[in-house]
Order: sequence, then C-alpha cells, then structure tokens
Amino acid sequence: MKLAVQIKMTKSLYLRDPEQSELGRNIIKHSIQLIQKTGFESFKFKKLAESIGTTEAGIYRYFENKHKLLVYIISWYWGWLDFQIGYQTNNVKDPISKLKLVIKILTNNVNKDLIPSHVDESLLHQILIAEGSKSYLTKHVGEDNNQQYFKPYKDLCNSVGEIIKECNTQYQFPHALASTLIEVAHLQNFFIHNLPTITNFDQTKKEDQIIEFLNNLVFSSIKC
Amino acid sequence: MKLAVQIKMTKSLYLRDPEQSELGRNIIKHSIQLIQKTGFESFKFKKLAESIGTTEAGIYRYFENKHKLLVYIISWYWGWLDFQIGYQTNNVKDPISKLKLVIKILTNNVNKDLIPSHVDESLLHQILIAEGSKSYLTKHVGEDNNQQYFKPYKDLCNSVGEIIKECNTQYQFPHALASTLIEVAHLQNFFIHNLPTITNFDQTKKEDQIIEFLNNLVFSSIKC
DNA sequence: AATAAATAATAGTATTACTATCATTTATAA
DNA sequence: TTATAAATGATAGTAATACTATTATTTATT
Repeated sequence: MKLAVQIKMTKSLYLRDPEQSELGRNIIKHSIQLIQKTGFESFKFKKLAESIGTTEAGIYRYFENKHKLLVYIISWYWGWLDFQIGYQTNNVKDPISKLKLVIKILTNNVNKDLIPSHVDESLLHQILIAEGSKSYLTKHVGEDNNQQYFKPYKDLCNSVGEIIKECNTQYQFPHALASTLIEVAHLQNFFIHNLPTITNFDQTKKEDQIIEFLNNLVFSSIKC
Repeated sequence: MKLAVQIKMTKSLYLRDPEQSELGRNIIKHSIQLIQKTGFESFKFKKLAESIGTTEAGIYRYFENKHKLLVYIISWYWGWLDFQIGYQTNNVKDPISKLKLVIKILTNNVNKDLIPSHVDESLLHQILIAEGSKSYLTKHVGEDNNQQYFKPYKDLCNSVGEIIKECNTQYQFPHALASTLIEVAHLQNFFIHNLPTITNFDQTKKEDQIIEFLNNLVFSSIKC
C-alpha cells in the first residue's frame, strides 16, 4: 500500500480544494505537465482545460487565476520538501550529516515513494528551477505574504535554518544561509543546463558538482 | 563636464539603436521608471507610449517586444556594473580588498557620477532585484543565449570570477561562486524588503547586513 | 529643392484573461 | 424514492493586450 502525504495548503490560494475531487486533481496534474512543457508565460487556462477535457470555466471554479495556481503548485512542493527533510533526516543524529542530506534532497536525490500519484515529482522539480522565483517576484508579494502564501517556503527555510544552527550555534546568519542554499541549488541547476558557460562545472555528473559546490559553500561558511 | 559611459549592447536586442535618438533614450528612461513602478507583468507598451507622448507603433520600431526591452535594460546594467567594477577596483592591488569592494558595488554602494543622465541607477538596481531573473527564466533562454543576449552578464560573472581566482588560485568553483554572489546579493535584498521574516537580519542597516553576510559567505568559501 | 528617413495618427486583428448564464449530471439527505 | 443541493459542462460574451499595417506628416540629409 502506498502512503500518500498530505501537504497542508493555505485556503485562500484556491476557491475549491483541488485535492477533494477528480477534476481538481486533474487540474494539478495537467498544470504541472503543461507549465513544465510550455513555461509559465505560455501556460493558458484554455490549453489546460483542453488537455483535461473540461472547460475554462471549470478551472476558474478552482483557481482565481493562473498566478495563484502557480503559487499553489510551488507551495505544495515546498511543503513536500519540508516533509521530506523531516522524514529523511529523522534518524540522523549528526547535524553535519543531516545538513549534507538536506543538500542532496534540495539537489533532487530523493526517495520518491511517498508522493501522491497525480504529482510528478521530477516535473515539479523542473518547474521549481525555472518558475519558482516568479511566485514571489511580483508587485503584490506583500499582500500575498499577508495571505500566508509563502508559509511553506518560510517553514522550509526555518527547518533548514534550524539544522544549520545545530551545526554551529555561533553562526550569525542561519536563515539567510538557508534561503541562499535553497535558491542557489535551483539557480546553479538552471545555469548548468541553460547557460553552461557561466559556471566551471564540466558537463558530466552535473548534479554531483552542484552538491560539491553547495557543500563547500555551506560548510565553509559555518566553519565545519 | 560629465563623463558618460558607453555600454556596448548586442545589436540583435533592438531594431533601432535607442541610444541614437531622443525618442530612443526616452523609451529607455521611461521604461525604467514604469517597470520599476508597475512591475514587468503590468508594464504595457501602450502605457509607455503615453508616458513618453508617442504611440505604440513608435516603440515597436525600436523593440520587437517587451521582453527584449527588459533584456536590453538588464544587460545594460550588467555591462555598467562590469565597467564599475573594472573602474573602481583599478587602483586596488590587494585581491581581497578588491573582492570586498565588488561585494559593496553589487549591494549598491557605488559612485554614481559616470552614469548617463537618462538612466536612473537606483531605479535600475531595483529592477534588477525584482525582475532580473525574468530575463533568463524563459523557455527561449537557449536561443536568447545563442544571440548573445547574456554576454554582459557572463562577462560580469567572469570578471568577478577572475578576482576570486586572484584571492585563491586553489579554489575550485570561482565562476559558480561569482554567479552565486551576484544573484544572492539581489535575492537577499529582495527578501529583506519583501519577506523580512525569512532572514535573520534585523531591520536596521539592511544593506550593511547583506554585505556582512556576503563577505562571510565568500571569504569562508575561498578560505581567506 | 529633392529625397530619404523617422515619427505620428489611426485602424485593425487574433488572442487572452476573465465573467455570466443556463442546462445537466452527480452526490447527499429526508 | 424523491427532493435538494452541489459540481460540472456548454456556450457566449467582454475588455484588454500584443502586436501589424497603412498612410500622413515632420525632420534630417544631399
């Protein structure tokens, strides 16, 4: 039997809870496929409706607009990552090993068993890399923040920050380093695949090199 | 007499060179104001035309679309930063002092004397923070890269990477660290102003704290 | 004074991001 | 079972947007 994780989502992100119906789950599933395939700018509710076999109006009953749908998907991923980190580092005592595992998870070396079937984790990870920052890089980020849209992201930063603290209680910027680590993991992944000449990474074992770079960055900073 | 810096721009970014006419310079000037004020998503050529006192068709004679205009503006800024770094670190012998100065420049503690009058450097810096990554986070990043749209950005990463190398020739990832430094400077600036609870920075002397964080990050990594 | 280039004025088109309406199906409750 | 409500489907419509095209007018160059 497959264990499906339930990620708690902010209610104000949706009009109708997409987890509670077949159509809703289809909206999420096909959104992930379409956004990954076409990019967020070319992602249209009309195309989404077509690929599901429903109508635009059907989508709008679940999500007010496509930006909220993007934020929903991305928040879901942050929540899931946060759960993964808690779950997978559960038995790890040594904080340094813990943080190393976190870096691996952020760079996408994870156990995929616990994910609900309608979500494709590898597509989601690609969306995060290419579209993640668009969820907050808006003029209405303040209001969105007041509505708790970024709570899963902040919770994740906090979880990672706490592990950093465990490694070195003297380190001054655990939370800034946590958000840096999360974002740079995605950033370097994007660069390595799309603007390769920007980095020194050779083109073999890309992910491993990102992990090495991040390990060096983080553990030098906290002097471990 | 004011010295105006000329930044070399990729020709394929524009249809007509905006530096060469009053209208062109107005397009740049008012774009910067409008994008900063409304955000890129709400930035419309129609509104831009109105604020200049020309027509949409007039803008389209200079730029094929608003994405290319954004890339133009952002590339210009990277070129300008690269120049600033070269110019201001010119007399600095010690590579560590040099790199510290670079961090200051990236966090916007710069001499503004050399900037052409139609460009507002502080608005531009804000655009970079909030919209910078949108210039490459597209599905057509590969083609854009082939067209050399990101050359100024890569050149800047390279300049910073070279300074990092001077500090420690043994360090493995000078260019990855350079791009990380540039992006994290902007990222932490965005977070501190828009999602403050994410970092540990207290709300006074924000920029100084970013500088401190970046100094720690970079100099620990390269063991200086 | 002749010619070319740049700009202004206006109009038009396909697409998009929604909103509204009403009929039909599906689930729930008496 | 039937009554009621809730969710979905089908269709239409609208204002705004991202462009393109055309022609007239102004400005610069020869």
